[in-house]
Amino acid sequence: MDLPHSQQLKARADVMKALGHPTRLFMVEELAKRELCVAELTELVGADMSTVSRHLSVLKTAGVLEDERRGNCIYYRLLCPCVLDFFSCAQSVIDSAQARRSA
Amino acid sequence: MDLPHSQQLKARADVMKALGHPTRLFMVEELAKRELCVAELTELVGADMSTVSRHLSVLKTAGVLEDERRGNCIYYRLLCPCVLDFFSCAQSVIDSAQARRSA
DNA sequence: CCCATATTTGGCTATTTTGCCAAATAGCCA
DNA sequence: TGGCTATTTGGCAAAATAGCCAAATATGGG
Repeated sequence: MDLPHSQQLKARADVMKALGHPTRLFMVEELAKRELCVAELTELVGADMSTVSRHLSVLKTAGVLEDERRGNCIYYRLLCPCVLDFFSCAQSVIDSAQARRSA
Repeated sequence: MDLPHSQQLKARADVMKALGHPTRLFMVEELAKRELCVAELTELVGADMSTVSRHLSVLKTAGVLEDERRGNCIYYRLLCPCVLDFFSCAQSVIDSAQARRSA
């Protein structure tokens, strides 16, 4: 299975995959409003801090977030706000599937 | 870990997740150009037909594709062209990550 | 330098995903 | 009906993912 442009396809798929988890989606939504440190995100998400840290790492590796240490904390920031457009599109996919099911 | 709006978050994450695989991304790109049947996609992808069929099922369940039987074949079609916007955004995520790494 | 705080990483288990083969299914046509 | 073609599904093994705890790391302040 050697797809054409497989390098680029994989990189793009990794971005999508990084967003393909409820917790990570939630974190991105929150980070779209304002930057947050790991402790703040942990509080919002309600999971173990190590789990949150790993999710952040996935998003950062995919290129969606960047981090910056300030004082004792590490703040995460959304890099490409265009990912927010994913949300409305994903919602329209869901809505039209719903409509089709009821039809 | 009981996220706010978790129902909706999960549905959206499932759409992203469906796109979060190189083969599925490739199939969606091809289906954006024209509808294709399973055999044609299998030829393009170069994997087992059963594998392609399962990928198609993931995309259909997520609401990204719909299928229609015509004659002996089943044709798949892209439902929400807005998912194509994902690609350019994902690419810009990759590009800016690349730029940052070189900086 | 030592301590406290914030974050990441190692290690583990449970769950999910992937991909193939083989078998089952579905619709078409003689 | 019976066979043919296209597609899906069952079943399995390998790989990837998720989440927790505990331990390691890093930084800032006394």
